[in-house]
Amino acid sequence: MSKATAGLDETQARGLTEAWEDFGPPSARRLLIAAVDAFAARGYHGTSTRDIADRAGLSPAGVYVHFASKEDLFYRITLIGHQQTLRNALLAVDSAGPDAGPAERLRAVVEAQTTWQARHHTTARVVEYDLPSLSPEHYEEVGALRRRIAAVVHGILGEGARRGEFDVPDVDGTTLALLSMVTDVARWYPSNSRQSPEELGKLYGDLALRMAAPHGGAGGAFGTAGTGTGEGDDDSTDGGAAEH
Amino acid sequence: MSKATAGLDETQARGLTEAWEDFGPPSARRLLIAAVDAFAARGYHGTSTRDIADRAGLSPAGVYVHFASKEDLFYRITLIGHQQTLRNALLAVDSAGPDAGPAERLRAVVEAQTTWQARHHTTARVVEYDLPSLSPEHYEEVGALRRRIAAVVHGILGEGARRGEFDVPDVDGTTLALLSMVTDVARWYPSNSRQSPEELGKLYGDLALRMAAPHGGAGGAFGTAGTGTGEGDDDSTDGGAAEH
DNA sequence: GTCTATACGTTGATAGAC
DNA sequence: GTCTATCAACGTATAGAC
Repeated sequence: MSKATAGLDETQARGLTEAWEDFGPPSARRLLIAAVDAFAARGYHGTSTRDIADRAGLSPAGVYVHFASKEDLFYRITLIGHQQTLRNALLAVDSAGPDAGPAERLRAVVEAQTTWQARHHTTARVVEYDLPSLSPEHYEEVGALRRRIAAVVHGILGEGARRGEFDVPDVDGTTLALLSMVTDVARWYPSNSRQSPEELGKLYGDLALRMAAPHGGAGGAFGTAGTGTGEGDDDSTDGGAAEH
Repeated sequence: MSKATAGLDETQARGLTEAWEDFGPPSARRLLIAAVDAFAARGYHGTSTRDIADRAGLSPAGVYVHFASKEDLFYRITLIGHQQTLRNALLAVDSAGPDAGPAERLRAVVEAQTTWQARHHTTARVVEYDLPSLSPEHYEEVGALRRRIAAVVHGILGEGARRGEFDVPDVDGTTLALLSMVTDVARWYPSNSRQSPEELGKLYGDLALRMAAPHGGAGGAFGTAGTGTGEGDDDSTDGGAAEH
């Protein structure tokens, strides 16, 4: 067990290392892993470059051999993290097969993204919750990746609605709600759940379909009170996929 | 417009001050509002006591007349914020009436909590996302309030399931998903939505009912398509994960 | 590439005048 | 209750030896 992962149990250490295994020289990689772990625990501003260097087994100055600044280190983490997440989403859609309809594709994406957030919850926490600490330029660059991820879900909901296979009166709003549900896993997992990432993924995939599927509707199964669903208003569907 | 709210547009300033209008002496209240605004923008560790004092129109030392420490200031914000959120949830359940069934109550709570998160998104962001910066004792105290909030939703889902009015195979998991959806509003609102807090609340209340209501079922029109891009590794955790 | 040493601004917090 | 002045610790980052 390296210094960078001291204090973590073996399974955890292996996973964190594997998530970043393609990254550069050993010392740089150790710094990156140490930084992910520290940022996840205390946030960007709550973590000092000394913390990171210590965890990686280097002196404070060692950081600057491999990264131009603390922000640069953070930026690389967020960029790679988002690229991996986007790839995960696109692979999930592909895995549903060329003939898959919106329902299968929605389930596939939500399940895969949820599983990802749970399995890589440490990385995901850094990547999801500290973005305003990036420089404006880097923030915008990462934002573009986030819009592409949102567009995957938005596109599936929109197509399902157009085809009449979904009942989604507000595609923009439902996209946001769905992404929120998935994103937020990184904030709490695994403290409130004993489910595996895969089990959680299945549950969330199921919930996503319920949110999009045709259902009882206004005055349906819940007749006793004003629980109608379609409020009559709605949105124009289109537009850009929401940023998330 | 006071110094504490300078630079905010009117709606934001109103939502921000509304939540804290009952708080003590004017200077203390100005400090609190200034702190909420600063913490929301840059996080607890990213905000200095000088930032806060400046925004409140006081010298750096002025903070310590009213609060024992930076952590104390943050603690009071999170405590009051959580108390208000819990009250909001309980009032929503009451407002559904004594004869309301699980469906009406679920809709009422989710709608009210979503509207609250959107209207008070600045306060909510501080209160939801920086909790690990609290001292262990204060973290536990706030955690107890969070568990009570979660219990409201959990209780409604459980009762609906027992009565057969809901189809919720995993009450714990669905509670988490529902709370995630609502909580996460504070992270992105209003940047990705032009909907009012009330409109967003209606949408989310509707989505919550869809998640809980009886539906086509696993063998129905939307067959299960197991997917996912599981790799098999895990990720570490070391910081205290947020309670939910 | 890594170290030791250090520059030098910022931080949370306190002392004491008014 | 608010200020000015101040402190010791810590922050990011650099210089230069090896």
